Amino acid sequence: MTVMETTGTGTDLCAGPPQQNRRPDGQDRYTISEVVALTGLTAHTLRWYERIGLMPHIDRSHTGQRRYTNRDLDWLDLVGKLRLTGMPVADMVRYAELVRAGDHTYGERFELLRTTREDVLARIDELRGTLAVLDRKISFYADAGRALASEGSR
Amino acid sequence: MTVMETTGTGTDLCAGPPQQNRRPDGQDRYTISEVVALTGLTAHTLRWYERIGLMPHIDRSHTGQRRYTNRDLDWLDLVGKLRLTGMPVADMVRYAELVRAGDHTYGERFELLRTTREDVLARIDELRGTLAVLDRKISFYADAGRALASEGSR
DNA sequence: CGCTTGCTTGGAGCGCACTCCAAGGTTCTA
DNA sequence: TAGAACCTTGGAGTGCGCTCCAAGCAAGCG
Repeated sequence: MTVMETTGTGTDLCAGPPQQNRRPDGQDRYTISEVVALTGLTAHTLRWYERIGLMPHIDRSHTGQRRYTNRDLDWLDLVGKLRLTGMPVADMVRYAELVRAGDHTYGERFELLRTTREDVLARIDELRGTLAVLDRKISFYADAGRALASEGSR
Repeated sequence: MTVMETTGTGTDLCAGPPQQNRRPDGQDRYTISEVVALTGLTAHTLRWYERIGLMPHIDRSHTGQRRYTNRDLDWLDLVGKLRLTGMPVADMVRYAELVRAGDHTYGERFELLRTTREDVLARIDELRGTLAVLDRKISFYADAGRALASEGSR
């Protein structure tokens, strides 16, 4: 038995919310500029992601141009989320390698995600701390502003 | 009238929680390595902060060595917090310039902090979004792990 | 056909935030 | 008073994550 995900061959997608602006599977051969429009990444970045192994090798047209699939877009969505967590690109490449390596890396992927989750929680806490400091200073300046204003109106 | 903060001359500190490991005001002349120990920054970074205008000009011993004050440490604490928010160094320098420029920049400082606060809130929300994705994937892998384990024990 | 627009590649360049270096002066401890 | 440990400076170097360039092929259109 192999644990099933979406359609089987070595991705790692456990179906998030369905994405907008996509073509149905079967007609999903997007040019790089379409992917730029859908993801907000630049074409440079998309090619770079492929070069460094963060993307699987993308399918090509008969003339060698990239044709991205819905599956590729799903992967890019995940990469986008991981990037938002602040995960270094090198770690995402590591994760991509694990996905390519097959089912026996599930444990390692799990660990990597769990660690990332912990990091995110810690970061949120850190930000809450800074928020407290900001609020203290902001209310100081608000008071100072009022004091100066009332002085101005005297 | 001048709106009072701690002791008057052009800082911007509205007294957070009192800091540990400090000497009382009056004997507060810390060497750079003491500040390294207190802040976790490197000496390189402290000198660099000064060069780029993120610190006021630090007081010197009669031979030209830096002697930091409690006030300087307070400022470094704030800088540390702002850095945690992800604020670019250039923006912090701008804030430092406003502080040096005097009381008439209160409004601008207020705005800068308010914007930063909004950014932090947005970032926290963003992180919560990634947390949802991570949790979904993590539970997927947990299930997959259990499935493989039960298969292995059969 | 000519023109525009889009795509390809390897490799160089950039902005940020440090990080380190060399060469020399200072301060502390035994 | 010797030696270790620490401090000074301007400038160069580093690692990350892109970002851009040049030169050339390809596709669509009047």
